[in-house]
Amino acid sequence: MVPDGYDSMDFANGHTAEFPGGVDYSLLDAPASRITDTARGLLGWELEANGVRVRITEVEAYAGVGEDPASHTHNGPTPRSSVMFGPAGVLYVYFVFGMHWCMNVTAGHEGEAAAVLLRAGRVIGGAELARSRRGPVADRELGRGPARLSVALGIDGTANRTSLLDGTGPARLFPATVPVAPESIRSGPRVGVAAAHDRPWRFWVDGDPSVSPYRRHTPRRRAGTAPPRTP
DNA sequence: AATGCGATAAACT
DNA sequence: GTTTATCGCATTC
Repeated sequence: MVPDGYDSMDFANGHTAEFPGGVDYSLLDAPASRITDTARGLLGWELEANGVRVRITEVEAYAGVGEDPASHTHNGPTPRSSVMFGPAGVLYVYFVFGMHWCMNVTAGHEGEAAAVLLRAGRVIGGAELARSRRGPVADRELGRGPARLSVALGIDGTANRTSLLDGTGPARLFPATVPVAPESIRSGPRVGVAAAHDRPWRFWVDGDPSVSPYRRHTPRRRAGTAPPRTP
């Protein structure tokens, strides 16, 4: 593990000074306009939280105001999404569908809206702990999907807005120890997203069993609408 | 293997 | 009032 007690870093301003253990986190600090490079580059990075360590195998990019309709920041900052406008390397954890938590890594310079959704990871440490949280599932299923990944890592809303870099929060992010071969990276439309379906902002490691299956966005009938007709 | 559906709560308009 | 960056189970091919 990495020791605690690092000084603050001028990270959000683009200065890569005094990173924990001399680690280079400049990938996260790239401009928001290069969010897809940051997302792609995060494949293979390792994330450790609450006794479980994973290798990131699937991510999605979200960024911008008025340019990415699928981003929580599309209409400007809100109480929930303002963290995406802050410094890079912070957890953005949000609650969806009344039951699931999803984890994002903030990116870009302070004042820019950018984050990378962590969609899947292969458990490389603490598998028994992950299993105790996920129930009796195959190992490849432990972190297969964003909500499952959060459960495996023991992350929920209490981890929102904590640092992933300096050890002050429950989760820490580390560059890849085994780099992902660039030719094994694939991209495609984001999962479950209605807007910008033509934008290939999902990236994954081809062939890794922990990558989640693609699911198209499914429109849902509005409450109060007439029930389906019976032929 | 692929598709469909409902659970269930909060953010946002 | 509407939407939702999901999952697990059921149904159908």
